[in-house]
Amino acid sequence: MPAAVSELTDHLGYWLRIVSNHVSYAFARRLSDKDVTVAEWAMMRMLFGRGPVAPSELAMKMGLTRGAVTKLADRLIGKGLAAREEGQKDRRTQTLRLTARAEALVPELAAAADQNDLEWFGSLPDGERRALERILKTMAARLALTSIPVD
Amino acid sequence: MPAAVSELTDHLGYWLRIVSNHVSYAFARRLSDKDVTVAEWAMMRMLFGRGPVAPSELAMKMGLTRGAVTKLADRLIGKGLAAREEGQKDRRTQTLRLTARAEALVPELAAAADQNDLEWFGSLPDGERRALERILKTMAARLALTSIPVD
DNA sequence: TATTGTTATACTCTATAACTATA
DNA sequence: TATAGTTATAGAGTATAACAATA
Repeated sequence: MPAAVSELTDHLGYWLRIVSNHVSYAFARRLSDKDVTVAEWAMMRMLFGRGPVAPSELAMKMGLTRGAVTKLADRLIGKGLAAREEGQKDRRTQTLRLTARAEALVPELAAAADQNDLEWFGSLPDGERRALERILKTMAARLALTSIPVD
Repeated sequence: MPAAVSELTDHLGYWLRIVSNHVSYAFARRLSDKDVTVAEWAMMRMLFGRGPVAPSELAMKMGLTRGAVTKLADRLIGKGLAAREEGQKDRRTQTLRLTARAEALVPELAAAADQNDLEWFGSLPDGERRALERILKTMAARLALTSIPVD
């Protein structure tokens, strides 16, 4: 007896994607008030409160290729939110840092992220929210091992 | 006393996005063996085992604009996986259907989706998997109401 | 006028690969 | 040769807006 052809909704991956997309989209709309994208926020938060950081470090920590980091950094620089500087010792290296304006903006963006989380997860019963957090973090830990090395 | 600036990892939305992206990416890699993308799979599954379907119906059910449906359909047609036909009564309407090759392919893609789900969620304890499913479906139901109407 | 679908355009996100400068 | 970063190119995914045909 042949198994039935499974439907989209038969997969947890489907529900995960649907919910994640909506939550991220809602967050993107909040950020767009400040003319910042989700990827830009992520990079800005990585740079916040730190000195100059090498693009290669960002690539590693954000799971992006170096090319992607360059492009994202270009956009931040174009918006006056980041600056590029030459490395001192090794002249191949560059560093990225936030501008003063960006340093002032990050707390607002963080507040937007807090609000978004509250909007989407705030009404979950405490037990469920904790369960969700535990499951996601467990899975994230596992996929950090499995993950295909970028670049 | 000012609240600390929250970090990326302080948000459930962050973990949701990380995990969802990895699961979807892994699925995309499976599908790419068959030269199909995740969005194409979703549309194919919507069309599978059905007669001709109007693009507008697909747009509604998939949460896409009509323009996005046209573009996705164009790609399926280009790959020989779907066909476009004129509507009968109302001559403004078009319909989409799968080709025979696509009908034969969908069960393979469904099996790939099953495998992917098994790989990523199969090792969760039963209770956790059920909890995750329940939480995601509850959230999905809620956002179906909240969701910004497309188009 | 309203509706169905397509087309044109644009932008984000991401990758791969070639290239430059330096080590 | 190897490494850090940039540049060039490409493609998925999605949107908005203008348009054509039809109702």
